[in-house]
Amino acid sequence: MVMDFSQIRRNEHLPARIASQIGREISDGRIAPGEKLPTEHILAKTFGVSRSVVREAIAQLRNEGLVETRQGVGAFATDFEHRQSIRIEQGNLADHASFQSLFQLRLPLEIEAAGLAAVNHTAEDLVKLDEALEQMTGGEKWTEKGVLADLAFHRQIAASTHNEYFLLFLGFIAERIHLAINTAREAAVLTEIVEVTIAEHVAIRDALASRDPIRAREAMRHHLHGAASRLDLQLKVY
Amino acid sequence: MVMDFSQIRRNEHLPARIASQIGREISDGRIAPGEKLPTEHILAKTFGVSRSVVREAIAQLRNEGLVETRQGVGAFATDFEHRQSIRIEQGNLADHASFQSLFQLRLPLEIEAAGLAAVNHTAEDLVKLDEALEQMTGGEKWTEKGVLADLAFHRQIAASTHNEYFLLFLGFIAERIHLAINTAREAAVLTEIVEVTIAEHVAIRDALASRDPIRAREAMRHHLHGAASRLDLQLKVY
DNA sequence: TATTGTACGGTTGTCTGATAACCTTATATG
DNA sequence: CATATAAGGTTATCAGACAACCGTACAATA
Repeated sequence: MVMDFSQIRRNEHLPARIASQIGREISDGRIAPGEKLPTEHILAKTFGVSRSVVREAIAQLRNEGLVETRQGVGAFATDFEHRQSIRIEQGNLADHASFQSLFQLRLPLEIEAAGLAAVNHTAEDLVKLDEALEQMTGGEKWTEKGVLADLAFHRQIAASTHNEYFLLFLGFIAERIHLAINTAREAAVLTEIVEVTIAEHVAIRDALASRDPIRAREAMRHHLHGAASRLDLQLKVY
Repeated sequence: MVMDFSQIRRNEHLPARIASQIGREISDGRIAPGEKLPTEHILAKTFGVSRSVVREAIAQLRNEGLVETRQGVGAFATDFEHRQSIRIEQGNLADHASFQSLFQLRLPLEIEAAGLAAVNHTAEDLVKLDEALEQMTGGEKWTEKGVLADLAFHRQIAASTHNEYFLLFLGFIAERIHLAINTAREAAVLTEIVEVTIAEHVAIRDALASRDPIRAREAMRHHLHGAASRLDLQLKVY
C-alpha cells in the first residue's frame, strides 16, 4: 500500500509558512534593510495564494518588527534593531550554553527583585508567598505540583516588587527555564535535594518578611547559585 | 447626531488596536485561560469592523502566543505558560511611573552586564566601544547622532558579555527607554549636562578595559543613577 | 448494549472582487 | 519657478462566498 504523504502534509498554516519564507529572505539579506518588498499582488501571484494570505503573512512580519508598511507606498524591510517584542524559541534552550546564558541573565533580576520585594511587599503579598511555600513543603514533595509551587513562589516575589516589568520579564524568563528543565528531565536530580531547596526558599521568605533588602538579596543569590550548581551550570561570578 | 465612541476610533492601524484591546481582556483575566473567544463574526460586529480586521488582530495575538486558534472550533486564550514573547506597548511608557519601573528593571541588568563585559570582552569589543564613544565626543555634541551613539555604546557593552540574552533583553529595554525619552522631548534637558554623561561613559569604558568587574559595575551603577536623577526618576536603592 | 457511520450546524481558513485612503510622480497653470 | 491638480499605483478595509474542519446528535449495525 502506498500512502501519499505529500498530500496530507499540505497543512500547517499557510500564512505562517509564507511569512517565514519572506522573513528568511530578509534575514539572509536577499532583501536589504530599507528595501521595498514586492507588492501584495505580486507576492500573491508568486506564491500562488490569495492576497489575504499574503497580508496575514506581512502582518505577522510587521508584528515581529521585520517589516514596516506605509499605506499607499509599500512594505519595507527594517533592520532588526527595533523590534517590538522579545521572543525565545524553545528549541534554543536545548543547547546547554544557551540555557546557561539565560540563567545568568536571570540571576541579577531575581536578586534585585528580592531586594525590591523586601521593601515594597504588602501583607497580602506575604500571605500568597506563604501559600506557595506551603504547597512546596506539603505532602507530595516534588511532584509536578511542587515544581509549579516553586514557580509560583518566584513569580510572587516578582509581583511583590510592585513593578510590572519585573513580573513580566522574570515571569517570562523563569517560565522558559523551568520548561527547559522539564523537557530535559533533569527534574529527577532535584528530587533528592528538595529539602535544601525548601530551606533556601524559607530563608528568602524570612528575609523578605523582615523587610531587609540586603539579606533578601543575599538569600536569593545563595539560592540561585545553589540551584545553578545542582543543574551543573557554571556561572560567572566575582 | 450621536457618535459611538465605544467603537474603535479609526485613525491608525485598526487591527493593532483591536488586538491590544482583546489582549487586555486576556491579560486582565476577563477572558480566562483556556476560555473560548467570541467568534470572528461576533467580534467584527462588536467592534464595528470587518472580519478581515478581526482576523488580523487575532493573527497578531496568536503570533504573540496569547491565543490559539483551531479551525472549525474557535480561538482560545492560552494560559500564559506558553507565551512565546514579551511585548511592551509604547503607549504604556508615556506614564511616568511605568517609565520609572522599566528603568528600575534596566538597572541591575546593565550593572551585571558591565561586570560580565569586563571579564568576557575581546579586543574587537573594545574597539567598537571606543568607536561609539568617539561619536559621542565628536563635534556635534548631542544631536540625534549622539543619542544613537549612546545607544550603541550600551548595546556594545551588552554584546561584550557574549551572552546572547543580555544583548537581546538589554537592547530591547534600552531601545524602549530611549524612544520614550525622545517622544517626551526630554532630550533637551540632556543637552546641558552632556559633558558629565560622557565622562561617566569613559569611566565605564576604562573599567572595562582594565578587566575589573567590580569597578565596571560601580561605574555603570553611578552612571545610571546619574541618568535617572537627570530624568527626574526616583529609584529605589539601598 | 456498544460501536460505528453519517448528517448537520458552526467556526476558522482561504479566495475573489470592490472601494477607500494614501502616497508619489508627472503635468498643467499662474 | 513655484504651486496646484490630475493620474496611477499601493496598502487598508470591506463584503460575501466557498472550502476545510470540528464536535455533536442521531441513526444504523453488530
